Amino acid sequence: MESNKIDFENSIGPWLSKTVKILDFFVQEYFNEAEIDLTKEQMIVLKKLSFEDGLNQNKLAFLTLRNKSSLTRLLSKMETKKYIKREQDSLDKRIKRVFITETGKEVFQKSRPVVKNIIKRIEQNISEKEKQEMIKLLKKVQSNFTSKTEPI
Amino acid sequence: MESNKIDFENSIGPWLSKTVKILDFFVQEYFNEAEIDLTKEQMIVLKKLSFEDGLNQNKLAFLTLRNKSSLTRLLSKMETKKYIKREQDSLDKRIKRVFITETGKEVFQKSRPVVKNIIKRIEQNISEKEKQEMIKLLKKVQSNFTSKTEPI
DNA sequence: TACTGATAGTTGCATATGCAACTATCAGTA
DNA sequence: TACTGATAGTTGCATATGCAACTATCAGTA
Repeated sequence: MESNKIDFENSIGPWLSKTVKILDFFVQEYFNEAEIDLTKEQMIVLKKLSFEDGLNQNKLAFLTLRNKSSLTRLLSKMETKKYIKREQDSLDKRIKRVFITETGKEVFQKSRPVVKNIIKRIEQNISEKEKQEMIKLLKKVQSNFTSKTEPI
Repeated sequence: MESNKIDFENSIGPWLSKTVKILDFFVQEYFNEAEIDLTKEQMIVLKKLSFEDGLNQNKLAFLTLRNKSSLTRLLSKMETKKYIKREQDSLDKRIKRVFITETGKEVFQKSRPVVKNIIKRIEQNISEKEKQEMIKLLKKVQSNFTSKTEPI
């Protein structure tokens, strides 16, 4: 009967993992080809800052689903590359506010069309209806683990 | 008109990324709680070896979607933990065959019910039909990048 | 004002990853 | 047999990640 066996081929988890792994690989490949000196992770940070500049690190870590220690080190590298700068908050000296620099804005803008191409390729043979269905289901999966369901 | 803006909230990519990130987090949490001394990556290696023992590293790297250098180091750690052992092929001395040990089998067996619980939680409020639809769509996404579409 | 618990960010340690350059070995050919 | 290109695995370097322990600061209270 084998009722206790896990049917991996018919479980969503491994399919999701593999799909994202493939996507991650191609994002990096597209960036390298376009000579965009960004990792996917750094791009996401710039994306959040473009949406709302001057976020503190805690908030930024939360928004990008990162441990605050990971974010600290990610930001250090981005600061070295002059993509962001950090400023101590004048009212609460514990807080550091993170700002995107002009250089950061430039590289982010440069990455936009590339990201757009990737998205196009991802959704190449997927209809609008299927896309909405997919997002609906991903939200469902997320809601099984956390109450917050948002894209990254 | 803003026709050049990317509608991230309606793109599959970021939703996929975030979902997998959440899943990865919970897999590790479930493993820790059950005192299973495995990372998700190590578990996947054991899974592949359980299915087919004695694979060479190249093949194993391919199956687990890893660079062969990453696999080398992953295996080194697993060898230290006595989960696997490596043996030089007698015919082709370049090849190392990877075998799961008894300890490896034990920890893998111990992880099965935990993985099963995670899968249950993932698919909690998802119907069989939706599950199949999801997998179908994930295959489509994968096929936009690679001809091989399999779960990991 | 002095203490106490909470909060923001950093650092040490461990794991994981890919690229490029490397070593060892093989397989086919001059 | 000697060379040549291909293949399997390793190592150096760089990036990214989380946990736990840490420092600095804050906010509220005795």
